Amino acid sequence: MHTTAITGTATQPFMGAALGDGAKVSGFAAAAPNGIETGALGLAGSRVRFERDAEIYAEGDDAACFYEVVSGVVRSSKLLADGRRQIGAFLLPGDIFGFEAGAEHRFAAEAVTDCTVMVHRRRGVEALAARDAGLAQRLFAHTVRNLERTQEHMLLLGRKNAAEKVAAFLLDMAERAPAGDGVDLPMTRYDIADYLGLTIETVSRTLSQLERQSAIALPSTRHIVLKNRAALRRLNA
Amino acid sequence: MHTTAITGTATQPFMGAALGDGAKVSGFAAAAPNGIETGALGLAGSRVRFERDAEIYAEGDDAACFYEVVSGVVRSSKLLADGRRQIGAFLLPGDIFGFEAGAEHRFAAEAVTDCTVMVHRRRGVEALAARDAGLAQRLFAHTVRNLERTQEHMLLLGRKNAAEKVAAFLLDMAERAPAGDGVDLPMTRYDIADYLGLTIETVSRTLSQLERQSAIALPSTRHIVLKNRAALRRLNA
DNA sequence: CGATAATTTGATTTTTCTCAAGACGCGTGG
DNA sequence: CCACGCGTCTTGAGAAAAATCAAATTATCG
Repeated sequence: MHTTAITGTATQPFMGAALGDGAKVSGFAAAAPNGIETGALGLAGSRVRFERDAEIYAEGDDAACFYEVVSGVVRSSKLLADGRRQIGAFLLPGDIFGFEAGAEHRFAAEAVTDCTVMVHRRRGVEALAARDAGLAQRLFAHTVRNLERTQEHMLLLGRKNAAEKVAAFLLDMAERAPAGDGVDLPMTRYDIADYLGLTIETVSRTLSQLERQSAIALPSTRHIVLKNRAALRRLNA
Repeated sequence: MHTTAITGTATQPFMGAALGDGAKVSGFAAAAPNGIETGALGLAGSRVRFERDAEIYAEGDDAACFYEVVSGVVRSSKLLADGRRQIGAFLLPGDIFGFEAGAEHRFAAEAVTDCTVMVHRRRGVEALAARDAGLAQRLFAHTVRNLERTQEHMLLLGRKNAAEKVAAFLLDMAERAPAGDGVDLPMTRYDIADYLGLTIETVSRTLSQLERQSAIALPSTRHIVLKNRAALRRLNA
């Protein structure tokens, strides 16, 4: 990447308190004074904050923990030797990330915006899942959802042109973070380009072209209005 | 696709006998007279044969069964509305495919070569996995391996050029179906192109170019000799 | 307000695709 | 055994898409 301003506290993957009292709560994090609370998995964990561009973990880091986005946006990415980067996913509140089969994180994870994540210790959860079939099922379901998203992303990367990629991206963001017809993009053009397998210039040109075609409006660089979803969906091949 | 010569018996996803006596056997299929036997998952299933290019299941088919390759090669693919195709994976003996979270198969599966697959009924296995933690674990592990492969594939599709894609493909095939330095490709250039997100012409040109650089030899179209793996790995970025 | 980073736009080059033709390989039937 | 036909593969030429290089513009933050 470019900037990687490491934030004060939460630089390391956080080895603090693990599973506390497992008060089951479905839905999102409920605040608790001591930093131990439960999230979307109905699983106790510790809340940690990361500043924009902070590394949550690096590729190859020990995968002792996995995470859940509470607020903000996280990107999961992988680098080639010469610095080319592929962003595998943008993670939004409720998304689980960093749960690995092996001992290491195979992607890096960084904060796209200032964000809060819930940290879960893998060992404890694995033991718990062995007894709690429901938890095991939810973990499995999350992994499968991940797989399905990745497969969809693969189709986009392999077989779509620039306009189709950008349209698919906008529709996906609009669906996942609903706010009427407006989409707030928390990430830079660099991030979008590395997510779509394009350059920033091509992303920018494609957005301008969609604007000229009145499919979208660009009131500001990070805020996009979907003026004609049908047109975008037609591009969505 | 183009040709889809449907074979005599095994055209439909096969609704026959499900789980029989679950004699645990690790390793590959052991022959049994009645067609019920156990495979890599240590799971009973029925052996079914498919001819080259036969459809094992279509995108959107009911996902009542999942499969394991016993012999031959299978491709898993997805189509865009206008016929563009992305091959998500080539499945080799021992690979599990078609295990879905939802009710439907999200990809199609077809036989690349004549092949034998083991069919497992999902319902039965889910019930079994609820009691057999080891089985649940193996299924989970397979899903995760799938995810990891898909993520690797994503990197290739998004950020690699034609030479890098072809080199990565050859090295992967050589590793998964080891036969010294020779690689037998069971699939057409069309299949390779749709796997790598290229056209057949670009695949062909790239192979010729690698041959001119003495990285490989092409004694016949479907047989490739890796003459210089280091060179290929250098391309593997 | 000024500095720096992010974004857009333009000109040009590179890569890959498309269209077209020819070569090869393989199975069938004479 | 050989010729024919058909699908597959290779190669070439030109077109299109996207990347690269470069500059101008806009946003952001102290």
